Amino acid sequence: MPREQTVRPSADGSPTSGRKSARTRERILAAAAQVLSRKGWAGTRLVDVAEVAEVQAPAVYYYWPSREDLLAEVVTVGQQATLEHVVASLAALPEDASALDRIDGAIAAHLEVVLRRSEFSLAAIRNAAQLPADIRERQLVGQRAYADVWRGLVEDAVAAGELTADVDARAARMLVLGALNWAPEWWNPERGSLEDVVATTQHVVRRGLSTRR
Amino acid sequence: MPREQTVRPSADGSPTSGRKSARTRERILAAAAQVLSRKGWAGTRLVDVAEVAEVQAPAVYYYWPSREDLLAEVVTVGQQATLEHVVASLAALPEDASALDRIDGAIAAHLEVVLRRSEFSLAAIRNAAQLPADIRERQLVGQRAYADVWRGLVEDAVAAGELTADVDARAARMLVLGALNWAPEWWNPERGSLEDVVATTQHVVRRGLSTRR
DNA sequence: CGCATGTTTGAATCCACATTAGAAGAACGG
DNA sequence: CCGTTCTTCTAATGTGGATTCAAACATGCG
Repeated sequence: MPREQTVRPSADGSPTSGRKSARTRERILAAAAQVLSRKGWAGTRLVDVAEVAEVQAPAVYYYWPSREDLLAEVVTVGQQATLEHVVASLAALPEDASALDRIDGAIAAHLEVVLRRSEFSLAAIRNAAQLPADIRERQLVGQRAYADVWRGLVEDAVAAGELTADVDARAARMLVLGALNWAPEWWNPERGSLEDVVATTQHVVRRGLSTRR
Repeated sequence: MPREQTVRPSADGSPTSGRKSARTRERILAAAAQVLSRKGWAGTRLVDVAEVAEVQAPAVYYYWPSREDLLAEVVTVGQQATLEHVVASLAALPEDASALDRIDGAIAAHLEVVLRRSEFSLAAIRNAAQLPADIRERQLVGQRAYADVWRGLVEDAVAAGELTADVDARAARMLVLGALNWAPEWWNPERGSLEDVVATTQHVVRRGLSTRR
């Protein structure tokens, strides 16, 4: 078993920091995220993960007790990555940002994480519906936490009168999140810059939800 | 092997029409759609499908040469169901419907098919990214055909000046489709009527894309 | 009724994985 | 350098699940 040791959370998360063992672990985890996001929960074979991680399949068991634990961690990390990046981005906004500006910020952050930063997040999103019951339950907790962030954003905007109150807030929120979560299915870095997608999305959402033109 | 016979396409698709053998086939196919939409491509076991269809697993092989063929058919049917329902709904609109009205119609039709009418369509949507390469290729053809319908809708609306030309049409289109395709992940008949979701979606999209208020 | 063809099944086969076990390789402190 | 501990591998093991097969069951037609 890997020695329990305080691994400095390596701000960049790059697989070149920390001791070798920790790096292998990261490599496997990242490989699992990649495969999971493409092949789905049941379709993710340890052999494939291992191949991507440049390791033999049994190496996985040095770090995780089972395949399921590995995949579950991918999902957890994916959820946290999204939540944390969005929250951090919001925190970085100027104090006087309007409620709509904050929504713009959240849109940008969500798209960044899902499209560029993290296959983990993509793996978590795409597989939510396919998780085994017990894992799904834990997943729902994280999902609710994230939903709360957005609920707050929307409520604030409504309260500030910046956002139309004449549509069901939950539905509107989910429509937006749907548009965001679906982006990985069609966006391709070759066809257009991430910045453009972000701008378009902000534009459309703003018009779709805001009170003024 | 099942006798090749002209099966009247049973307008309603209910499993109570046609000869018994054909009904069994339908039952298995529908069961496969249900399981596929929940468990993903690799997670769909014939035993589960068979159980839902109230049949033993080997019965599948009387109708399809392999599990893969069965699942592939589910995807094809799902795509066609969506395309056909949307096209039919558009055709049913009054001649003088505006371009934006037609988009409203397409939104309603797409949501209906995905949320109520067909687990097939849901199975096709959720698994697109997980299909084995060869099947995925065929799938892309159908997907393109459907995308063309929407491209047409959007182009018409832009041409008619009813839709803002200041955003990337492709991105806008995909954002909308994303919002629609994501609906099954959160919509629950208990929490609100389908009609409400449709109305909200139409409202938000209209505002998000149209030129006038 | 009774055969012929269509349909479904239970039991057997077979293979692709996850997982285990034990040995071989690194790294590292003395 | 040398032993000890950490890390990874190769070679089994075991199981789940797709597929095959031949027998049982239905159905319809003479």
